[in-house]
Amino acid sequence: MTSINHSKKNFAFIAVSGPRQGLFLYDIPSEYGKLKRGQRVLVPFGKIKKIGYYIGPGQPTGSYKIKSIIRPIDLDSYFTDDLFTMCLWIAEYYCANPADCLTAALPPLLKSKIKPNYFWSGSEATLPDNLTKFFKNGKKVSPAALNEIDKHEKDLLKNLINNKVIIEKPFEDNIPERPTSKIYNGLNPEMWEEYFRNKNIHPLPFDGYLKKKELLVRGWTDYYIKSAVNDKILCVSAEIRSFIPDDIITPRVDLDQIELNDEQALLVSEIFKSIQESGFRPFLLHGVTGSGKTIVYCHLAEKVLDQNKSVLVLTPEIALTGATLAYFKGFFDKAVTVVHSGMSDNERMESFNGIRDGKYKIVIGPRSALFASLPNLGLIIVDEEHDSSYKQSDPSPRFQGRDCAIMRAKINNIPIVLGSATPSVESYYQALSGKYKLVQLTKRPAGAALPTVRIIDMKSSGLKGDLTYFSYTLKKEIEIRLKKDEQIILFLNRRGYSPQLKCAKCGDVPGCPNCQVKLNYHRSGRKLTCHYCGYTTFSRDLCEKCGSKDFLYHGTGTQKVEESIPRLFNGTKPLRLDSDTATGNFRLRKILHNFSSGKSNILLGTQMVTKGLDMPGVTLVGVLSADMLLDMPDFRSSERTFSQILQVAGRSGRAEKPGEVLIQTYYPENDLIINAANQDYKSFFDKEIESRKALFYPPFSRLVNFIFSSANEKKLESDALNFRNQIQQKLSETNISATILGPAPCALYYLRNKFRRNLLLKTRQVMKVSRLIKDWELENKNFGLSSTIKVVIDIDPDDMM
DNA sequence: AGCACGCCGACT
DNA sequence: GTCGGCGTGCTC
Repeated sequence: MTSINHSKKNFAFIAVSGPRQGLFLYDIPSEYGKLKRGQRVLVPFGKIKKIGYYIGPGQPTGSYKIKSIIRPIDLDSYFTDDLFTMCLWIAEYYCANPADCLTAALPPLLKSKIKPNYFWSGSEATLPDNLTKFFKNGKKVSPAALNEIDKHEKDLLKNLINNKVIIEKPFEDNIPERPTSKIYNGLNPEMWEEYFRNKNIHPLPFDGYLKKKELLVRGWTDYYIKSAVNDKILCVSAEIRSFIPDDIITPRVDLDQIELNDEQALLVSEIFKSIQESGFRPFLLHGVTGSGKTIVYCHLAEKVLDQNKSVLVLTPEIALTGATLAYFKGFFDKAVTVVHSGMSDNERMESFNGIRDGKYKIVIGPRSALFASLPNLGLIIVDEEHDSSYKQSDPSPRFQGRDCAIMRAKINNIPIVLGSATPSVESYYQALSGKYKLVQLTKRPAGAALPTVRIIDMKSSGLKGDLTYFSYTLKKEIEIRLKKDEQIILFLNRRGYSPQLKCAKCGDVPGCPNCQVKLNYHRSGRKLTCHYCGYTTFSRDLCEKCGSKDFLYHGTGTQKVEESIPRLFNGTKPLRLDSDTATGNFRLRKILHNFSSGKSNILLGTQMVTKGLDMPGVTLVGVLSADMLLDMPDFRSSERTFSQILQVAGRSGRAEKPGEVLIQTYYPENDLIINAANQDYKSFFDKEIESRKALFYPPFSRLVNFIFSSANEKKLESDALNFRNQIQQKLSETNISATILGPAPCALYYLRNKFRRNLLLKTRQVMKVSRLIKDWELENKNFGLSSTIKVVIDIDPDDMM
């Protein structure tokens, strides 16, 4: 080893997915020239090949052998400088693998492990003799031919591509078909009775489009579908999965008629001034629900586009932010693209290329859109900045999208607007301390007033029996709205039907054999399911412990309330919106569509109904129980409860008709509930910030959570303790001040057949801690712990389950 | 993290 | 006898 002369070699760090410390030193043969930052290369890694990212030049430090890269994959880098810098910052700050952070910026088709494909094009005239036999115009270059090219000379492939003899199509043959399905709509409904008179099926005409499956449910058969299509009773069309959910977003066409009010106009000009000065500046836009934040965003974006710059808009889950999309589409039409999980790989690729080419000037999407490779970024907007979906907790990188957006704005030296009706305690604190500029929208435009809120004490006014979730007052108010054909949203913070199955005799509740949590009972299918690992079993007729056949169905979920509503309200069937009914974009959109088109006047749901819905027909919001989140062992539970109540209350009275909100609670005297009812953010904040300060929680500190897991509990316990002692010493040696809590069993202390402990650090110097962790792990594999112990590091965790 | 290799238990 | 399940170790 020592005899090798390294001086003429061109060493470079390549990021490879895998271990947390994912930079490896490779030799870049000189024939590949100078690689660009973020350019992908194929490298030998152990006994396999992997895709790596060129990071920059480096020198060997240890005595390991250094391999050469096999070849570059891309001819250029997909990463703009600012994006590359942000990805590496994320890797460092969140203790994540750099390759994983870079991969987050690529569309699925480029994440593939498969090599790019090459196609013959043009003429074979310039090919070396031994390769001419492989030439087939328009056809894929065979692996054998590639092998031959590789052997022939190192940069032959590159030359052939440059000379357009070969075209590189990265991963093209891996692109799946566009997902389409046949859908049917009914024609000539007036003829149906006659048409089906002498036939074996007698379906009713229907509105809109149904899939074949849905027709079969309605009594159709394959045969009759086919003949009805022939007889022009049904019409078939193919549905391509929608790029943007058109059915809930009709682009606003009335936008030029909407005038900004004084507040809004002032705000636009103030932020725009900062844009013109072109400097990093975070704004916190605190605007009451329905105050027209979106229209302010649009006017800002318009001014940024006028300067030939682009805009990045982050939102919580995209399907629930139809209103935001509708505004942007109305304003900017084809300059807007959306990035979301419902898109096919093809659509994502199109969007990715369009963004890079400058075809799209505005990108809207959830936290993954943070990585959009927009050139010439002029403004970032983070809507509903308090939303917990901005934090990715699994898999790594475990980043906070809002915080990273601030970093991206800083890197680009541009302003960023964080908007919310209930700002996170962290952001509001920064605004009060002057680090962010606080701007406010205090009124709803066009006469719409804030809803009136009443607190209802459930201790004295609950209905008897199993319907403990409706007070007489709420019941009466719902009846009044139903009579007037107005709409109602009911919010319940729990899902499922009677989540637990409890034996009436011995009180046993069946638990999950893997996770030591109680199983949830789902009446549809009489199944018991573990919500953490997915373990499912059928419920027994007899109690496993004592053999009794009587069970109590414990607790109340949306499904149980759903069933009780027709009984309470003259057969009115509610629409239910929770993660059971709204799996997949399509079903979710359908539920929202059904509600906005008045198929039902009651929408019942969990957290999902609290997010940015803009339903003008809603005049009453009922919070069935405000209490459930308050008992969670989490320092953010007050903040979450407050924000959920305020947000759901904000769904009421968004148009001309006044809105009302009823909050049912067993703690009517609780400050948090009172502040939420008064929609008094400032009082909530003042109280909350005191307790954060007293307990040294964010924003006064930042948290670093270490989660250890292992099948061996003894070893886990001793190794976690060992880790604590070591990090304590390292922290004091490096003069980093931090408070250490634990190790303690996690809230879910047994999950997926592993025991779990966590160790919590509170510190003001997270970056220093991250570097300490990195150095420690580089010199000591797995921090010197047994290799059976898995260590997960979560910086700025959102919850500590 | 993800893969390969190796050790052991079940089954043809 | 061999197939494949999971536990362990390593990657420039």
